[in-house]
Amino acid sequence: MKLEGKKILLVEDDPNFGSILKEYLSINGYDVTLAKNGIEGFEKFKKDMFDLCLLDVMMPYKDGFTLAKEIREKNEAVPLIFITAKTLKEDVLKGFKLGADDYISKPFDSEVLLAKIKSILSRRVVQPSIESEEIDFTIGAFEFNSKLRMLTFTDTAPIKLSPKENQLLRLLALHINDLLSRETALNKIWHDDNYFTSRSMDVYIAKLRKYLRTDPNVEILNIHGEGFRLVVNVAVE
Amino acid sequence: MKLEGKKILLVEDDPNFGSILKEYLSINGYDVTLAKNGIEGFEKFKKDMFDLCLLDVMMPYKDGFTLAKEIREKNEAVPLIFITAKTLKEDVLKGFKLGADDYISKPFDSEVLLAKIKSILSRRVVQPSIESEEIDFTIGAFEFNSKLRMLTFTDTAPIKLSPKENQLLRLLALHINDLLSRETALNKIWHDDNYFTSRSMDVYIAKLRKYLRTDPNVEILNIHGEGFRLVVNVAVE
DNA sequence: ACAATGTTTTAGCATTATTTTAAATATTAA
DNA sequence: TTAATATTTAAAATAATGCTAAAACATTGT
Repeated sequence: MKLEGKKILLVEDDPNFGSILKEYLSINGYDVTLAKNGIEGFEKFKKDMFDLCLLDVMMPYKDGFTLAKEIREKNEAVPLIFITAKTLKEDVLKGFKLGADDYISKPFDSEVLLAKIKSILSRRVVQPSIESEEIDFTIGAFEFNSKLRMLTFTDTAPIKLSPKENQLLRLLALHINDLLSRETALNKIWHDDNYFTSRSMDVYIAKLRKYLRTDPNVEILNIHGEGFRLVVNVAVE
Repeated sequence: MKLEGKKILLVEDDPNFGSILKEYLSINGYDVTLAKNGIEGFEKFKKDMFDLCLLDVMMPYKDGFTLAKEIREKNEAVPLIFITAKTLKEDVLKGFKLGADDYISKPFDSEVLLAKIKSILSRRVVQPSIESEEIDFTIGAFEFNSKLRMLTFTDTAPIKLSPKENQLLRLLALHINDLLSRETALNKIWHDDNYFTSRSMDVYIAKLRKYLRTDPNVEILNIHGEGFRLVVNVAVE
């Protein structure tokens, strides 16, 4: 499991502390969303999927425990770490009762927090996200395994695909016969949509076309100004 | 999941503290085995299966970290909690690097410890011991016994594998023909994922490849940017 | 404690894979 | 026709891996 790019929801009312912690976690490769109180925290939690939540206990309007309870109602698996100002035994126990994975007391050492997060995330049983379900595709006479990044044509040595080739073919395959808009592809694969990434994508389309030429019934069509379409022609007699 | 009846290995050199803690945990439904030093702790660990280990860090003869390392060699999954007299940041980080799940500082509140144990045990519900069961593997013309750390090629003197070589080959074998992601391997074996551990892993891959060269049908393939794949080619005539 | 031995990490260079950029050419829409 | 968009190939820039050897560290037996 990749720890980098894991999404963390950080709910912390102290703006200074919150933003510095967010910055620190970001530098260490996490994708951090900061909410400045429990209400905002829950809103953000509902809108997105997070791999871990870091909740300050003492917050106005809605404290960390109340928020945790709401989060647990929506998701009973997401790891929770509480940040407590003082280590009050009752608070700690209350936290664990709400399904906390850990707690950390202010002031705390940032490296220790990082180690805890890592420990918790690396031990978690991987829950495959919706999109990563689809691994195997049949494209005309090809078998495409996006996990192993292999494209196999009957009786031929499989073609090894590069990460980008793989992602692009996978997106095309997910939209088979349908339009895959340039914009979608660029945002999903390149995380940016500009002239250069667009040119780069064209290069990959060319590469994929080359691979797919082996089966004349498979082709990647362009829809001018819109995007591409992976089509499989069915033989008609 | 029922937490009661779970087996805990408690390694603590202070006899008074050890027995009172054992008593306390027993009252709370755990099946506790007490060892009074690291050496005895490891003996008991080898003889039995435990659901969790509570290790005092400061012990004569063999300290908690050394013991943890030995335990990790035998079992990469069992949860470890360190008991430290003083919370020294270096100690805490060292513990996490050895794959600790948590640490608790003396003096600590017994209820809090109980809550931590509960949290850890319940969070790894679906961590069945499938992985820790598999000992013998057939890899092409090789027989690999991961318990004895021996790799045997028919009629040849067995190769003795070092602990790391063994762990890596074992992980590869568990994912045979499938991807073993770098990430997974680094987290399971090195408990850390950075440039250096990654290079170290490459060195081990090279070593394993050397051993496995004897059978040309066995190879370790790289999937650039993802990880490795142990494949056994089936003869096709 | 010491030497002998075994293990793991680090360093460094060679090689290979991947991605981006550039440039020349072709196609399409209006 | 013309401006925008697409197609391709090749080269340049980046990055990951392969491997060896040496250094650092750990273990074992005496």
